[in-house]
Amino acid sequence: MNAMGKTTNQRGRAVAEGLATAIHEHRLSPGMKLNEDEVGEIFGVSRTIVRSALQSLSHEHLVVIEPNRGAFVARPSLREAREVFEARALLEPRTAHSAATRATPEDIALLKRHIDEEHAAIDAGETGRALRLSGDFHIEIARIADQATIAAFIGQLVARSSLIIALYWRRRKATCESHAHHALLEALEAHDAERAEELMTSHLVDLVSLLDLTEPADAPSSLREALGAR
Amino acid sequence: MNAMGKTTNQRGRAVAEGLATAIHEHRLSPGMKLNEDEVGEIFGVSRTIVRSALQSLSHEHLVVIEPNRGAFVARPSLREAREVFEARALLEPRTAHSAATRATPEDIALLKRHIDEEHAAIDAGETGRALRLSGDFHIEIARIADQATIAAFIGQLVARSSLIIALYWRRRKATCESHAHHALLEALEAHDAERAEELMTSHLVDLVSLLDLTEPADAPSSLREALGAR
DNA sequence: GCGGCACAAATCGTATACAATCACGGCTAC
DNA sequence: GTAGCCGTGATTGTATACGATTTGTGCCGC
Repeated sequence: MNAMGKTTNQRGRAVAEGLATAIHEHRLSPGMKLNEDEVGEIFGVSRTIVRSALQSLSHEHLVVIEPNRGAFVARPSLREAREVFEARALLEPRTAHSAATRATPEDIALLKRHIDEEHAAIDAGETGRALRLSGDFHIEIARIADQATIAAFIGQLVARSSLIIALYWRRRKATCESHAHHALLEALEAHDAERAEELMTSHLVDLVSLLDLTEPADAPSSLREALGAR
Repeated sequence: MNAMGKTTNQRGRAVAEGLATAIHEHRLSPGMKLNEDEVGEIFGVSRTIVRSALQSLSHEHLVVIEPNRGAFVARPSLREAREVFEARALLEPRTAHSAATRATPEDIALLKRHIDEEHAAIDAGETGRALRLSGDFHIEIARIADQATIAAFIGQLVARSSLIIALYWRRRKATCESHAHHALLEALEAHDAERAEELMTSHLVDLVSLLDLTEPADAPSSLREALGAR
C-alpha cells in the first residue's frame, strides 16, 4: 500500500498487507473485530508483529484501535466518506494530468493488463478482487505521475474508499466503471492531459453518485453480520 | 500532529509527539540516530513504547527506520523536498479558499493570537519555536476549512517541510514570512476566498524560493554535525 | 604499512510472560 | 421480575528476555 521504500518490519508489513488486501476485497467487513491472538495464529507470528501491523493500519485509517478493547476494521462515518472523496477530487484529476504527460508505452501496457485482469475478475464473479484491482488502477496512475508523495496519499484514500464502498454502496451491481477506466487509458495513451484530468474528475463524480451518502449506514446490522460471519 | 481522534497508545503517542515537536523545533536534526534504549530512558518508557512511537513517526516520514540499523531522523531527498512542496501547492490554496468561506470570528481570533505568539518567539530569538508556530499556522487554516482528512495530509506535509527547511534553507535569516501570514489572516477575516487562495499560492512559492532545491544538501557534513552535537 | 578476516560489543527483531483492564455471567436484593 | 453488583474469563498493555544482525576493533598475513 505504501508507495515508499519502507523496508522496515518485514513480517509486520506482510501481515498489514494481508489484512489490507482482505479489506480491499471486502472479505473483512467494516466493524469486524481483529483479535490479536487470532490474527497472529493465522499469519503464524507473535502478537508483537500483529500489534505493529494493526497500528500501521490504524495510521492509514483502515483500522480503529479502541484502548483496552482491541482493533476493529474501520467504519468510516458519513462525513469521513464525503471528505475522502473530496480529497480524491482535489488530488486525482491533477495527478491524471501529470500522468498523461509522462506515461510511457510500458506504463500504458501495464495499465492495459490491469484493465484486462479487472474484466477477467468481474467475469469470473470475483467481485472482491475486481474491486481491489479497480482501486489499484487509480494507484497505478498516481505512480505514473511520478509523485511518490501524492501517490501515497491517493493510495490511502483509495484504500479508505474501499471501506466506504462496503458501507454506502447503493445496490449490489458489479463495478460498472470499467468503461471509465478504459476511457482514461486512451487519454493517457494519447498524452491528452486535459482530457485525462476531466475524465478523472467525472469518473470520481460518477463513483460518488453510486454511493448513498445521505443516511448514516445502518451501523449495528452490518456489524453483527460481520461478527457472525467469522 | 494527527488531527483524528487517535485515542490509542497513550504513552507511545506522547513519545511520538515529544520527538515530533523536537524535530519541528530543529532540536533534532536530520540524520540523527534515535537509539531505542536512549529514547526510552529519556521518556521513562520501555523499548516497546519507543518502538511504537518510532514506527508511527516513520509512517509520517519524519524518521526512517533502517532494518537492523535503527531509526534516524529523516533526511528528505531533494526530490522528496520538491514533491512535498508540490503537494502543498496542490492542497493548501484550495484549503485556504474553503477556510475563508467558513472562518468564524473565533477562528480569526485564534489565528491572531497565533501570529502574535509567532512574533513573540521571533523577537525572543526562539527560532525553533517560531518555526513550529509558523507551521502550526498552516495546520490551523486546514482545521478551519473543516476537512479533517485533507488537514491530516497538510499536517504531515508541514511536518516534513520542517525537515526540508532544516536541510535546504538558504541563509540563516529568521522566518520573514510573518507578513504573508498576516495578509492571509486579513483575507480570511474578509471572507475573500479568492484572495486567500492566491495569497496561499504565492506564500508557498515564496517559501520554496527561500530554499535551495538545486543541490543535494551536503549529506555528510550535516550528518556529522548532527551526530557530534549530541 | 595496509588490507582482510575474526571476534566482541552494541543494537535491533521477536517472542513470551506478567499486569491491567474490560466484557460477560450469575447472583443477590429489592 | 428486574436492576444492580461482583467475580471470572478473556483480551489488551507493557516490560523483559533472548536470538539475530550489524558495526567496530584488533590481529594476522602479506
